[in-house]
Amino acid sequence: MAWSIAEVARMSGVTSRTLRHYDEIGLLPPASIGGNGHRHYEEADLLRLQQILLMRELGLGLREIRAVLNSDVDQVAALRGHYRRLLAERDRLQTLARTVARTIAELEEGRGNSDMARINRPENLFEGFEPGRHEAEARERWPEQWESSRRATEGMTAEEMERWQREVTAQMIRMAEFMVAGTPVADPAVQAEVDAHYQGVCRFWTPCAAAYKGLGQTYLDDPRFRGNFDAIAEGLAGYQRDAMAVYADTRLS
Amino acid sequence: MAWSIAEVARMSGVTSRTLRHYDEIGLLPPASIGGNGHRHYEEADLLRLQQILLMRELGLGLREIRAVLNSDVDQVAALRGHYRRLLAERDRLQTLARTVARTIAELEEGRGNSDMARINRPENLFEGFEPGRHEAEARERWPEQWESSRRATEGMTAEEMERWQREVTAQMIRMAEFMVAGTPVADPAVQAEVDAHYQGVCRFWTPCAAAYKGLGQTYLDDPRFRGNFDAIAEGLAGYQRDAMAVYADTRLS
DNA sequence: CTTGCGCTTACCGCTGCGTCAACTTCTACC
DNA sequence: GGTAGAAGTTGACGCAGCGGTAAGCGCAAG
Repeated sequence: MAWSIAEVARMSGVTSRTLRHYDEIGLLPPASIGGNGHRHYEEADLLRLQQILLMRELGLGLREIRAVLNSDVDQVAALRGHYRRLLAERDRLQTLARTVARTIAELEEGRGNSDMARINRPENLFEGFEPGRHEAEARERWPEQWESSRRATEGMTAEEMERWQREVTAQMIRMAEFMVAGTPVADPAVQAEVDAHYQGVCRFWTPCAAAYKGLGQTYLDDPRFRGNFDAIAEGLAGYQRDAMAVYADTRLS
Repeated sequence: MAWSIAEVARMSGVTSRTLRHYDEIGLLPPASIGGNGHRHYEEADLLRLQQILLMRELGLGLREIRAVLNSDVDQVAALRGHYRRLLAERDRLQTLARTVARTIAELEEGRGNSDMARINRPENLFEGFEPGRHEAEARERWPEQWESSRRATEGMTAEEMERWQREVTAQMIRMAEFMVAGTPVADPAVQAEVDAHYQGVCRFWTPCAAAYKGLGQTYLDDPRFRGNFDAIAEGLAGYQRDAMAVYADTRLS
């Protein structure tokens, strides 16, 4: 069974122009070309096209897609990867939707206390954006930590991940409250908060004193982390680092 | 409180280059520009940026976004629209994920009966793709029908929409079964199916006999509709049109 | 005084197609 | 056999949405 270019276009929903383009760049060459120059596609091509559309859906470039499809990686494993990423993307949209819902609620019932609003507004505003920044970059920069933390989060369901996310955010907000209240970082209450943070980190990795101080410094230096902290309240990254340094000196050495 | 371009970039996750671009095209002019030419953003700009990112997420072009933001439509209503579309998009990804899961299962446990596969395989292969083709084009081509049907679907939740979608697909598959069985379109069973279709259409719009026949013809002529039908089974669009014509002649006049 | 940082404008480049234009080929009907 | 129409072909140009780089300005620190 061979299909013409227009038939494939109708079935798949892409235009014939797109199919020609995919042929042109060697992404989806037709099974055969008739003596009149017409392209003929077979069932295997449809499968390949499905793969292409899938990966395109995930935001991959056509060159990447071609590379993946031409390399003989395990197709099923690749599909599993797609599957996970689709679910992750779905959850991201869920988060985004909630962000929007919150914004709607705020706009509707008139602004309440702008004090509380001031402290975590930016975080709320952009929650759910920035798809996989952390993911892609972190994987490149710290391959092994990434691996181990991936193994740890692997077993998590979407709800668990979400709960964990909220927990982290709540922790950061509590720290911000200490900071704006002027509490010194060595204060026992602050140190208790840092202890909770340390325990949280230990779910993925157990740093020594120096490593934990290094992590704190990373919060300040790495724009991604720092952005998260400063989005809650200005200067929070520095405050957190200082608190972590005290904790490391007094409790981890 | 004024933020520099880099601070806004960190908070929102877009690059400063993008922010400059948005200024350039008049999409997001900064609140003020210092004597040294530096851009300064205020909180209102952050809100606007959130809106922009939201609509960008939904696939709107920057010009459209600018038009919407500059027209003084009810912001809350617009946000509600975003919210609904986000949920719809989320559900689409869910469908896509299921498609992938099915493909994985098929690849794993060897192919089963290719008979059943033949009738709805293409549908399975591409289920969940083609995001808003119907939406964008239909809006342009039949503005008023679009409006009335929009009003009808407005009240639907995401679950209702999905149920409805499945219902329609199931109907098409039943028609396909009649067709491959060789049942004539005038057969009472087929006409009963068409009656169900007509009732369904009436939820949005009540066509007269001629209009209903016209709709059937559209199913054949319009590549978008036809693609959907032929994806279920080859020739289904024509079969459906003929059945609808008989129905219109016998029951609507 | 120069070094560096953060910012500016200006312009070229890239991806993934849409959109003609001009031409061929095949089929159908008179 | 002629001819219209549908469906295919190969260029070529265009467009959005930025990324990237170059070249330059202003200001604080060493």
